[in-house]
Amino acid sequence: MVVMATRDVDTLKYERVLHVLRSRIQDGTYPAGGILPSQHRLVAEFDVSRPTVIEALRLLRQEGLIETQTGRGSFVRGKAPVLAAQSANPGRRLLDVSEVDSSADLLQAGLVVAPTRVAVLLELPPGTKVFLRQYLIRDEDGPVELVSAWFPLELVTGTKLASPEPLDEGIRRHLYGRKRLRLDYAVERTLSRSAVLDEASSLGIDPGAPVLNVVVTGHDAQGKAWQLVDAVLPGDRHELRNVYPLTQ
Amino acid sequence: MVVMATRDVDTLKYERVLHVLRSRIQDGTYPAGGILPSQHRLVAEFDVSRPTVIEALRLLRQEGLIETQTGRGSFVRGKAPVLAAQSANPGRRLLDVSEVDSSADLLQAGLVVAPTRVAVLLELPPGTKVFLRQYLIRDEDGPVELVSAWFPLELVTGTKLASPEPLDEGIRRHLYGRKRLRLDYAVERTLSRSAVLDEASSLGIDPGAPVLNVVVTGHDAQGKAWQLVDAVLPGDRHELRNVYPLTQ
DNA sequence: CAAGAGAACCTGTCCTGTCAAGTTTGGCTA
DNA sequence: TAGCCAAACTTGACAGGACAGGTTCTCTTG
Repeated sequence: MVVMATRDVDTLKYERVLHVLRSRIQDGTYPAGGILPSQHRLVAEFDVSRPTVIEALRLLRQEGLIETQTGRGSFVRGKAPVLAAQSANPGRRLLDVSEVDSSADLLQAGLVVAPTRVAVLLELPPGTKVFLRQYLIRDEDGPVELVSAWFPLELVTGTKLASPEPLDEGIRRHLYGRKRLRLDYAVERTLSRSAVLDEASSLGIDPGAPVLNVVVTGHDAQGKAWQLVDAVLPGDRHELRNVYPLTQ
Repeated sequence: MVVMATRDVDTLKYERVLHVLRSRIQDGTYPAGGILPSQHRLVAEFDVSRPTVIEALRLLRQEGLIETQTGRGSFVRGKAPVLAAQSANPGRRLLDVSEVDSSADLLQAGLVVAPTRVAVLLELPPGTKVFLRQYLIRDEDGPVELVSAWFPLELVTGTKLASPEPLDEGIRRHLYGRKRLRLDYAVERTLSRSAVLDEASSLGIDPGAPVLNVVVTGHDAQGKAWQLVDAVLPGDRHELRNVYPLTQ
């Protein structure tokens, strides 16, 4: 019966409610452990329908900012967990390294015979040649991470992967743009092992020192692995940290 | 006294739709890459309203089983990633160890002076005594994981934590039942280091061998840490694995 | 024959309502 | 005073509809 107001993408109603509520949680208007106004009150305040309020609350819940109990209300949780999905999967970042924004030195970019572990994970016959891009990431204290990205040869033709220059966009984006390759899921393996010689010299640690090794493979919808990224971190100086809400 | 009208989960309409669609995806009725019937058709088939269908599809999307594009439809994704939340946080399991269901031997349960790292993470003065429960988890090949759970003393009084017998329920559940303590979020740290002597002898590895160390702290809504669980895994024989969907 | 207009689908957003079920509170009763 | 109970809250699950805007296919037109 009523003509809607202009509905811009930026002015989605549940987005507006979500944004205001999130701000109030973060600035302490609704303190940790405190209760939010009831859905009914929020409907009145924002002049939207209850489903819209419910949608905003659902998203806050998904972000881990609130917790709601039937018959009681929604309560502010203790800590704002930063984008759980992001930090929970350190390897996602690896699959998408854009080499420009971090202080990374390209160590090598070229063809090599695949080491056994790489061949196995990429499902290639032993001894197959693959393309390797390897770089070293530093922070103010020196080298902190040795990253190796491995690709099957068929993926390299027609892309800039073989170029010795840094890519100006993320690897995944580049592959989609050039080859219409769309990665569907990732498998991430975390293990502890001793540094081999060249790792030790690159990272400036003792050979044999314990390192944290994160190995991520990117797969298409059919399950084929197209990309393998291997990150080596000095074990005693760096740790992976992850904060997430505990739901009952 | 009250008649519990058991509105079990199976009678919820969106649960029914969800379950049927999930089955069809898993048995290949809707193959990977294929398209699902439109919301309109699902409304007709299941005789529910569109919001109900939308809710089921939202959950499938959240599980990583489908992906939907505006104006086109919902498509089946490549691989069913098993409960990403669970596998992404190996430490969540640790906070909730129920010592009965796994083959775990209780090594010790008693008061000890907190090691520096433990005192720091539990925000206690150095030298404070804390309670330690330590056990060893085995599989068919022998010991695979050395787990230490540390608690501030104030938490132990009035609970069964001090008892040398295995708990018959999860630790978190036990703490909530006895002390109304409700953990709100967890911080998980993963690092690689060398095994110390007693770890090595418990796990049957060489002293100094690389081990994977997962340290999880459980915090209440105010940010106070109440529980610290430390798992040590032999680095060369075990890896943490995690599968998750790659959303664009 | 190629390009463009439009119809027919599709999902996303948002509305007004309805009923069920859990929680809290205050007043009444034994 | 202690305990029960009903009213008044709360959230949860649905229905059925409306419109906006993206995508695809077909049919008409230059």
